[in-house]
Amino acid sequence: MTQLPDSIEDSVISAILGGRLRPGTRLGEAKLAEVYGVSRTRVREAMMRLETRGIVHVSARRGWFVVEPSATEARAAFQARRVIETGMLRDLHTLPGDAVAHLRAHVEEEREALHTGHVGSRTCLLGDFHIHLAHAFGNAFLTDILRDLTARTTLVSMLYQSDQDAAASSDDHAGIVTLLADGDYAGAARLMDEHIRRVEDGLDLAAAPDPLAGLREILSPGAPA
Amino acid sequence: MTQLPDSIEDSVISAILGGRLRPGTRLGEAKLAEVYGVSRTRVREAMMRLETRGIVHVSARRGWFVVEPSATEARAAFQARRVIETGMLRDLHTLPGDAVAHLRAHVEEEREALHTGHVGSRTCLLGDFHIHLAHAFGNAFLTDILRDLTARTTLVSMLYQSDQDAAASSDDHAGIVTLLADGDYAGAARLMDEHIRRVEDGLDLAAAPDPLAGLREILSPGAPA
DNA sequence: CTCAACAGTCTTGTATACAAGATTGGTGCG
DNA sequence: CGCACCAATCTTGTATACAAGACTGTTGAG
Repeated sequence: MTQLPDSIEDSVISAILGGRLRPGTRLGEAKLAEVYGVSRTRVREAMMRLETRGIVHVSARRGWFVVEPSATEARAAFQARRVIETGMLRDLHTLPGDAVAHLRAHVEEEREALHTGHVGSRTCLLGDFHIHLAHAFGNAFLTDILRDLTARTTLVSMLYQSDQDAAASSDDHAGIVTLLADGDYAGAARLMDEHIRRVEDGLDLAAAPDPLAGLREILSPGAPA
Repeated sequence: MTQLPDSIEDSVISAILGGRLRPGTRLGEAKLAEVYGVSRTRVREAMMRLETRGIVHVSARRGWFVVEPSATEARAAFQARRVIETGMLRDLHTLPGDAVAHLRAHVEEEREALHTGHVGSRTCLLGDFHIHLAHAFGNAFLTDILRDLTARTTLVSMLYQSDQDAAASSDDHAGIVTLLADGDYAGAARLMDEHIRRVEDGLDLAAAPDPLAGLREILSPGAPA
């Protein structure tokens, strides 16, 4: 496999997970090519791959944009995650020996990020928990699928979630890990279902995506004239 | 969205679902470009999209090949389908009014294909059932995911399934539709679990992918010298 | 006869050139 | 003053050219 296009993809995705790239942001081929020091060809490859994964989309002869999930898509993305993650836990019968320890350590990281308050790494870690869980389950396909779905739900949260209750999410994660440690996989599945539903219900899907987000930032008080 | 690359993608996928394209088949860019009457650029786009969907892979400077799932990947692909499809049915509480009728009609088509005996359309229809079911569930993301996973499991079957018991599969499908009609979604989920497990267990994962499949055909008795 | 080295051919990898459409800013008419 | 029209600019869409590596078949030595 080529090396650099993958790196562009990962770079974009981690920027989304970290909240540095918002829905609707334009990704110009020329600009990206300069940033990564490659030609447009490679950038286009990466963009088309990301498009297939549902992370960006192209508007003909206008450019590439980070997707802005509609209310319908937002619901569907969370539902998909719920179906897959609970299905995974329900199918679970054994877990690798070190999995619980890893997950516990991860939750501990979340806790720290909550206190230090860095919103980017916090969001990123909260999403990563689910990916790590999928990894522990041991199915590479499901892990990849959930990675992309998590990126999507992160974008959804940026659009529709006014105040992300990160502490509650982290508590849910901790509870899930505890149940897993006890071998209560059905219980973990139930809690996961509640957990994702809770996040989903916290969304304000009536809030239309704000096409002026970029402008607003620039015009906010304190910005240079 | 562009029009032709999608058509190349769909064309390749439907060829796989119909058994006309076997695992390991080489897809040369120049040849495909000629077939579709476009330049290599468009072909490469389509191939890269299919690669991110896990349908083909590229071997550096040798060409594009239809993926040949390993035994591990074969198991994982079926497990992923099982997790998602049972998760979907368990999450189900209502179904669109015409869904059951559509599914029933589809199963009827399967039956007919079983009798006429055209192996290509039969395989295609058996896979399509699951995609139609996902469509009835109404989640576009899950539908797309299952479409790709079904393509993968079709490839798995070509590699590891000596004799596909199509009749039994179709009976399972009919049973699932009956349970859905009764509103017994939990029962449908259980039967789906058994169904996919049955197909999975029917695989001979010890049978290593045969790199000589193409040769063998040519050298089989009766072939011209 | 066997095997290693090599030249030729073929295929993908990457960049670049040019075409086509979209957007923007300006200009002139009503 | 407002609005429609138009030219200039910018961005992606597509094709093509060339570079780099892999494979094949041949040739020659041992």
